[in-house]
Amino acid sequence: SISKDKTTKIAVKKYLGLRLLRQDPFQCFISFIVSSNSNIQKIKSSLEKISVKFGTKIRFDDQDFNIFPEPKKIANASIQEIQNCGVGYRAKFIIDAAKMVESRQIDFDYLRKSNYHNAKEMILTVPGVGNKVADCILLFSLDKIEAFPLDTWMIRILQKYYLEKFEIETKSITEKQYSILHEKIVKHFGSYAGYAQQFLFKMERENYQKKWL
DNA sequence: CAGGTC
DNA sequence: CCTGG
Repeated sequence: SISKDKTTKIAVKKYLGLRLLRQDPFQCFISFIVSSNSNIQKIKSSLEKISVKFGTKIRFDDQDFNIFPEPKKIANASIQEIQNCGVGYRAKFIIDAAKMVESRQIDFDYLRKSNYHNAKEMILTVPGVGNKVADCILLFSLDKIEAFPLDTWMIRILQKYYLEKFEIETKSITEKQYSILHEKIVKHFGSYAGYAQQFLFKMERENYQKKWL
């Protein structure tokens, strides 16, 4: 149902079978706070360090892994300990976010049952979580398929293929522009807009042939 | 500068 | 504004 135009038709046909993950909400929540204004390599390294330092070690298939820590582990950590994981100024955001989960101020079971707008409004109250990070959490762990994360890549893609439809003039967008743009996007792609985001993103990243994960 | 946010 | 590639 997202194949509303030539671009998405091509992308869907090319990557038929592409899926959205349903990640663990807490891990997703912290991971995307870590991701803000950063890059894949650094995000990976930070999350690995957090898991090694605070997570439970397990052995599977003759290999060692570190489970992503429970909220309590991060909530009780010191800023310095989290900062040592390479997250910089995000350390305080990460700890406070974990505390909000601990205190049920952020309740993922409730958010999963809630609609997109209510869930987003609630999750935006967390310091360190803005529009883009919120939409990632909603789309990748809380089944909010109409979420359409707008990062710099998506803005570029929309400017490239949908210039006349969405009329984006700037490289970065303000909070107001974000919500206005999201309305237009849902109007165009429908309530499964998040899938359109995945297909378009996948296609463009592959075109650029950049190292990815 | 990098898959933003305050 | 932290930090690493």
